Amino acid sequence: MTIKEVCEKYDITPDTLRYYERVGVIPTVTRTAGGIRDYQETDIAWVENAICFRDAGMPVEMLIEYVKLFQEGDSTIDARTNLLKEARETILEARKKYDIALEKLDYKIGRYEIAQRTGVLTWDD
Amino acid sequence: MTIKEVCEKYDITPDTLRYYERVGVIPTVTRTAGGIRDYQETDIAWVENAICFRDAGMPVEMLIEYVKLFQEGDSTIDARTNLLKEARETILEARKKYDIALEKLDYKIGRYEIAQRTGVLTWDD
DNA sequence: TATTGACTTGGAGTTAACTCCAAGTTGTAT
DNA sequence: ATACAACTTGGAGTTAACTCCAAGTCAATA
Repeated sequence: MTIKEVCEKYDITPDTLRYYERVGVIPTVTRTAGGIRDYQETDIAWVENAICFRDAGMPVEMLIEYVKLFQEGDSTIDARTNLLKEARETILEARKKYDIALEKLDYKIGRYEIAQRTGVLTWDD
Repeated sequence: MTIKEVCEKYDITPDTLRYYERVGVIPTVTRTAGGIRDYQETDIAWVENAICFRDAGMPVEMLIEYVKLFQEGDSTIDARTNLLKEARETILEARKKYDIALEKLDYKIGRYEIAQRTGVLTWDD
Protein backbone atom coordinates (compact mmCIF):
# COMPACT_ATOMS: atom_id res chain seq x y z
CA MET A 1 0.00 0.00 0.00
CA THR A 2 1.39 3.40 -0.96
CA ILE A 3 1.65 6.33 1.43
CA LYS A 4 -1.18 8.01 -0.46
CA GLU A 5 -3.50 5.05 -0.01
CA VAL A 6 -2.78 4.88 3.72
CA CYS A 7 -3.43 8.62 3.96
CA GLU A 8 -6.80 8.26 2.26
CA LYS A 9 -7.72 5.26 4.39
CA TYR A 10 -7.06 7.15 7.64
CA ASP A 11 -7.71 10.73 6.53
CA ILE A 12 -4.24 11.95 7.42
CA THR A 13 -1.51 13.75 5.46
CA PRO A 14 1.67 12.14 4.05
CA ASP A 15 3.69 14.64 6.06
CA THR A 16 2.15 13.41 9.28
CA LEU A 17 2.82 9.78 8.35
CA ARG A 18 6.45 10.54 7.51
CA TYR A 19 6.76 12.58 10.69
CA TYR A 20 5.44 9.67 12.77
CA GLU A 21 8.02 7.39 11.22
CA ARG A 22 10.85 9.89 11.56
CA VAL A 23 10.34 10.49 15.27
CA GLY A 24 9.52 6.84 16.02
CA VAL A 25 5.78 6.91 16.71
CA ILE A 26 5.73 3.95 14.31
CA PRO A 27 8.65 1.69 13.36
CA THR A 28 10.42 2.11 10.01
CA VAL A 29 8.03 1.29 7.17
CA THR A 30 8.81 -1.37 4.52
CA ARG A 31 10.27 0.11 1.29
CA THR A 32 10.33 -0.94 -2.37
CA ALA A 33 13.71 -1.63 -4.04
CA GLY A 34 13.73 2.07 -5.03
CA GLY A 35 13.24 3.23 -1.45
CA ILE A 36 9.56 4.16 -1.67
CA ARG A 37 7.29 3.32 1.27
CA ASP A 38 5.17 0.21 0.70
CA TYR A 39 3.01 -0.30 3.78
CA GLN A 40 2.46 -3.93 4.80
CA GLU A 41 -0.24 -5.27 7.15
CA THR A 42 2.03 -4.77 10.14
CA ASP A 43 3.01 -1.24 9.14
CA ILE A 44 -0.66 -0.39 8.76
CA ALA A 45 -1.50 -1.86 12.16
CA TRP A 46 1.11 0.46 13.70
CA VAL A 47 -0.32 3.45 11.84
CA GLU A 48 -3.83 2.59 12.97
CA ASN A 49 -2.76 2.28 16.58
CA ALA A 50 -0.81 5.52 16.45
CA ILE A 51 -3.80 7.44 15.09
CA CYS A 52 -6.18 5.82 17.55
CA PHE A 53 -4.05 6.68 20.57
CA ARG A 54 -3.22 10.17 19.33
CA ASP A 55 -6.96 10.76 18.86
CA ALA A 56 -7.35 9.90 22.53
CA GLY A 57 -4.81 12.57 23.45
CA MET A 58 -1.93 10.21 24.18
CA PRO A 59 1.28 12.23 23.69
CA VAL A 60 3.64 11.37 20.84
CA GLU A 61 6.39 10.89 23.45
CA MET A 62 4.48 7.99 24.99
CA LEU A 63 3.95 6.26 21.65
CA ILE A 64 7.64 6.64 20.87
CA GLU A 65 8.47 5.04 24.21
CA TYR A 66 6.19 2.09 23.48
CA VAL A 67 7.75 1.50 20.05
CA LYS A 68 11.21 1.74 21.58
CA LEU A 69 10.33 -0.85 24.23
CA PHE A 70 8.71 -3.07 21.64
CA GLN A 71 11.87 -3.06 19.55
CA GLU A 72 14.00 -3.97 22.55
CA GLY A 73 12.22 -7.32 22.67
CA ASP A 74 10.58 -9.62 25.20
CA SER A 75 12.52 -8.29 28.20
CA THR A 76 10.38 -5.15 28.10
CA ILE A 77 6.98 -6.82 28.38
CA ASP A 78 6.49 -5.63 31.96
CA ALA A 79 7.48 -2.08 31.06
CA ARG A 80 5.11 -2.13 28.09
CA THR A 81 2.23 -3.42 30.19
CA ASN A 82 2.85 -0.70 32.75
CA LEU A 83 2.97 1.95 30.05
CA LEU A 84 -0.35 0.75 28.63
CA LYS A 85 -1.96 0.71 32.06
CA GLU A 86 -0.74 4.22 32.75
CA ALA A 87 -2.13 5.36 29.41
CA ARG A 88 -5.43 3.72 30.32
CA GLU A 89 -5.68 5.70 33.56
CA THR A 90 -4.82 8.97 31.81
CA ILE A 91 -7.44 8.40 29.13
CA LEU A 92 -10.06 7.42 31.72
CA GLU A 93 -9.45 10.64 33.62
CA ALA A 94 -9.60 12.72 30.47
CA ARG A 95 -12.87 11.07 29.52
CA LYS A 96 -14.31 11.92 32.92
CA LYS A 97 -13.58 15.58 32.15
CA TYR A 98 -15.39 15.24 28.85
CA ASP A 99 -18.41 13.90 30.71
CA ILE A 100 -18.39 16.82 33.12
CA ALA A 101 -18.17 19.30 30.23
CA LEU A 102 -21.05 17.54 28.49
CA GLU A 103 -23.20 17.81 31.61
CA LYS A 104 -22.44 21.51 31.87
CA LEU A 105 -23.19 22.00 28.18
CA ASP A 106 -26.50 20.18 28.41
CA TYR A 107 -27.48 22.29 31.40
CA LYS A 108 -26.60 25.51 29.57
CA ILE A 109 -28.31 24.47 26.35
CA GLY A 110 -31.41 23.60 28.37
CA ARG A 111 -31.39 27.03 30.00
CA TYR A 112 -31.07 28.76 26.65
CA GLU A 113 -33.97 26.78 25.24
CA ILE A 114 -36.18 27.86 28.13
CA ALA A 115 -35.03 31.45 27.62
CA GLN A 116 -35.89 31.23 23.94
CA ARG A 117 -39.44 30.06 24.71
CA THR A 118 -40.12 32.44 27.61
CA GLY A 119 -38.00 35.37 26.47
CA VAL A 120 -36.45 35.69 29.92
CA LEU A 121 -32.78 35.19 30.84
CA THR A 122 -32.03 34.61 34.51
CA TRP A 123 -28.28 34.17 34.83
CA ASP A 124 -24.96 35.82 34.02
CA ASP A 125 -22.59 33.35 32.42
CA MET B 1 -10.80 36.20 45.96
CA THR B 2 -7.19 36.87 44.88
CA ILE B 3 -5.64 35.44 41.74
CA LYS B 4 -3.55 33.16 43.94
CA GLU B 5 -6.59 31.72 45.68
CA VAL B 6 -8.34 31.07 42.39
CA CYS B 7 -5.18 29.38 41.09
CA GLU B 8 -5.05 27.10 44.12
CA LYS B 9 -8.75 26.32 43.89
CA TYR B 10 -8.48 25.21 40.26
CA ASP B 11 -4.84 24.06 40.13
CA ILE B 12 -3.84 26.48 37.41
CA THR B 13 -1.11 29.15 37.14
CA PRO B 14 -1.65 32.93 37.46
CA ASP B 15 -0.15 33.31 34.00
CA THR B 16 -2.83 31.11 32.51
CA LEU B 17 -5.58 33.03 34.30
CA ARG B 18 -4.21 36.37 33.10
CA TYR B 19 -3.81 34.94 29.60
CA TYR B 20 -7.45 33.80 29.56
CA GLU B 21 -8.54 37.28 30.52
CA ARG B 22 -6.23 39.00 28.07
CA VAL B 23 -7.40 37.03 25.03
CA GLY B 24 -11.05 37.02 26.14
CA VAL B 25 -11.63 33.41 27.21
CA ILE B 26 -13.19 35.04 30.28
CA PRO B 27 -14.50 38.62 30.60
CA THR B 28 -12.47 41.28 32.40
CA VAL B 29 -12.15 40.39 36.08
CA THR B 30 -13.24 42.76 38.87
CA ARG B 31 -10.35 44.86 40.33
CA THR B 32 -9.64 46.53 43.67
CA ALA B 33 -9.19 50.31 43.77
CA GLY B 34 -5.48 49.67 43.28
CA GLY B 35 -6.06 47.65 40.08
CA ILE B 36 -5.49 44.20 41.57
CA ARG B 37 -7.76 41.34 40.47
CA ASP B 38 -10.45 40.51 43.04
CA TYR B 39 -12.48 37.60 41.66
CA GLN B 40 -16.22 37.73 42.44
CA GLU B 41 -18.71 34.82 42.19
CA THR B 42 -19.40 35.62 38.55
CA ASP B 43 -15.72 35.90 37.64
CA ILE B 44 -15.12 32.55 39.28
CA ALA B 45 -18.03 30.97 37.41
CA TRP B 46 -16.42 32.10 34.13
CA VAL B 47 -13.06 30.69 35.19
CA GLU B 48 -14.64 27.37 36.16
CA ASN B 49 -16.44 27.11 32.85
CA ALA B 50 -13.33 28.02 30.88
CA ILE B 51 -11.27 25.34 32.62
CA CYS B 52 -14.02 22.77 32.27
CA PHE B 53 -14.42 23.32 28.53
CA ARG B 54 -10.68 23.56 27.88
CA ASP B 55 -10.27 20.25 29.72
CA ALA B 56 -12.72 18.80 27.22
CA GLY B 57 -10.54 19.99 24.34
CA MET B 58 -12.71 22.94 23.34
CA PRO B 59 -10.42 25.41 21.56
CA VAL B 60 -9.69 28.78 23.14
CA GLU B 61 -11.06 30.42 19.97
CA MET B 62 -14.50 28.95 20.63
CA LEU B 63 -14.59 30.16 24.23
CA ILE B 64 -13.57 33.64 23.09
CA GLU B 65 -16.42 33.59 20.57
CA TYR B 66 -18.91 32.62 23.28
CA VAL B 67 -17.78 35.42 25.61
CA LYS B 68 -17.95 37.89 22.73
CA LEU B 69 -21.53 36.84 21.91
CA PHE B 70 -22.49 36.94 25.57
CA GLN B 71 -21.23 40.51 25.85
CA GLU B 72 -23.22 41.55 22.79
CA GLY B 73 -26.41 40.84 24.72
CA ASP B 74 -29.73 39.07 24.24
CA SER B 75 -29.72 39.33 20.45
CA THR B 76 -27.06 36.60 20.32
CA ILE B 77 -28.97 33.93 22.22
CA ASP B 78 -29.57 31.88 19.10
CA ALA B 79 -25.93 32.13 18.08
CA ARG B 80 -24.83 31.11 21.58
CA THR B 81 -27.18 28.15 21.63
CA ASN B 82 -25.86 27.01 18.25
CA LEU B 83 -22.28 27.40 19.43
CA LEU B 84 -22.98 25.28 22.52
CA LYS B 85 -24.72 22.60 20.44
CA GLU B 86 -21.79 22.49 18.04
CA ALA B 87 -19.40 22.17 20.98
CA ARG B 88 -21.55 19.34 22.30
CA GLU B 89 -21.26 17.40 19.04
CA THR B 90 -17.50 17.93 18.89
CA ILE B 91 -17.03 16.72 22.44
CA LEU B 92 -19.28 13.70 21.88
CA GLU B 93 -17.20 12.69 18.86
CA ALA B 94 -13.96 13.15 20.73
CA ARG B 95 -15.28 11.04 23.58
CA LYS B 96 -16.16 8.28 21.14
CA LYS B 97 -12.49 8.22 20.09
CA TYR B 98 -11.46 7.93 23.72
CA ASP B 99 -13.74 4.92 24.07
CA ILE B 100 -12.24 3.25 21.01
CA ALA B 101 -8.73 3.83 22.36
CA LEU B 102 -9.76 2.39 25.73
CA GLU B 103 -11.09 -0.74 24.04
CA LYS B 104 -7.85 -1.15 22.13
CA LEU B 105 -5.82 -0.61 25.30
CA ASP B 106 -7.85 -3.14 27.27
CA TYR B 107 -7.37 -5.67 24.50
CA LYS B 108 -3.62 -5.09 24.42
CA ILE B 109 -3.26 -5.17 28.20
CA GLY B 110 -5.20 -8.44 28.25
CA ARG B 111 -2.88 -9.95 25.66
CA TYR B 112 0.19 -8.89 27.62
CA GLU B 113 -1.20 -10.40 30.80
CA ILE B 114 -1.72 -13.71 29.06
CA ALA B 115 1.80 -13.51 27.65
CA GLN B 116 3.20 -12.85 31.11
CA ARG B 117 1.48 -15.98 32.48
CA THR B 118 2.25 -18.30 29.58
CA GLY B 119 5.55 -16.80 28.49
CA VAL B 120 4.42 -16.77 24.86
CA LEU B 121 3.90 -13.74 22.63
CA THR B 122 1.83 -14.26 19.51
CA TRP B 123 1.63 -10.91 17.72
CA ASP B 124 3.76 -8.11 16.29
CA ASP B 125 2.46 -4.75 17.47
C1' DT C 1 7.75 54.87 56.57
C1' DA C 2 10.73 51.55 54.63
C1' DT C 3 11.09 46.99 53.12
C1' DT C 4 9.53 42.97 51.10
C1' DG C 5 6.73 40.01 48.55
C1' DA C 6 2.82 39.70 45.51
C1' DC C 7 0.63 41.97 42.04
C1' DT C 8 0.32 44.66 37.43
C1' DT C 9 1.09 45.12 32.09
C1' DG C 10 2.89 44.35 27.38
C1' DG C 11 5.62 41.66 24.99
C1' DA C 12 8.82 37.91 24.05
C1' DG C 13 9.88 32.93 24.44
C1' DT C 14 8.66 27.92 24.68
C1' DT C 15 6.54 23.43 23.61
C1' DA C 16 4.07 19.83 21.16
C1' DA C 17 2.66 18.38 17.03
C1' DC C 18 2.56 18.98 12.99
C1' DT C 19 3.27 21.29 8.12
C1' DC C 20 5.88 23.11 4.51
C1' DC C 21 9.89 23.48 1.46
C1' DA C 22 13.92 22.59 -1.64
C1' DA C 23 16.59 19.61 -4.02
C1' DG C 24 16.89 15.40 -5.71
C1' DT C 25 14.98 10.33 -7.13
C1' DT C 26 11.52 6.94 -8.84
C1' DG C 27 8.23 5.04 -11.80
C1' DT C 28 4.55 5.24 -15.11
C1' DA C 29 2.55 6.88 -19.51
C1' DT C 30 3.48 8.42 -23.86
C1' DA D 1 13.67 7.56 -24.10
C1' DT D 2 11.49 11.36 -22.13
C1' DA D 3 8.44 13.89 -19.61
C1' DC D 4 6.13 14.47 -15.42
C1' DA D 5 3.67 13.40 -11.34
C1' DA D 6 4.59 11.33 -6.99
C1' DC D 7 7.96 9.99 -4.06
C1' DT D 8 12.35 10.69 -1.07
C1' DT D 9 15.19 13.25 2.77
C1' DG D 10 16.77 16.82 6.06
C1' DG D 11 15.65 20.85 7.81
C1' DA D 12 12.99 25.05 8.51
C1' DG D 13 8.45 27.19 9.54
C1' DT D 14 3.78 27.38 11.72
C1' DT D 15 0.06 27.11 15.15
C1' DA D 16 -2.27 26.79 19.59
C1' DA D 17 -1.83 27.40 24.12
C1' DC D 18 0.48 28.61 27.23
C1' DT D 19 4.80 30.37 30.07
C1' DC D 20 8.27 33.55 31.19
C1' DC D 21 10.31 38.12 31.74
C1' DA D 22 11.26 43.10 32.81
C1' DA D 23 9.95 47.10 34.72
C1' DG D 24 7.00 49.05 37.52
C1' DT D 25 2.94 49.32 41.35
C1' DC D 26 0.46 47.83 45.53
C1' DA D 27 -0.11 46.35 50.29
C1' DA D 28 0.96 44.11 54.61
C1' DT D 29 4.38 44.30 58.27
C1' DA D 30 8.37 45.68 61.30
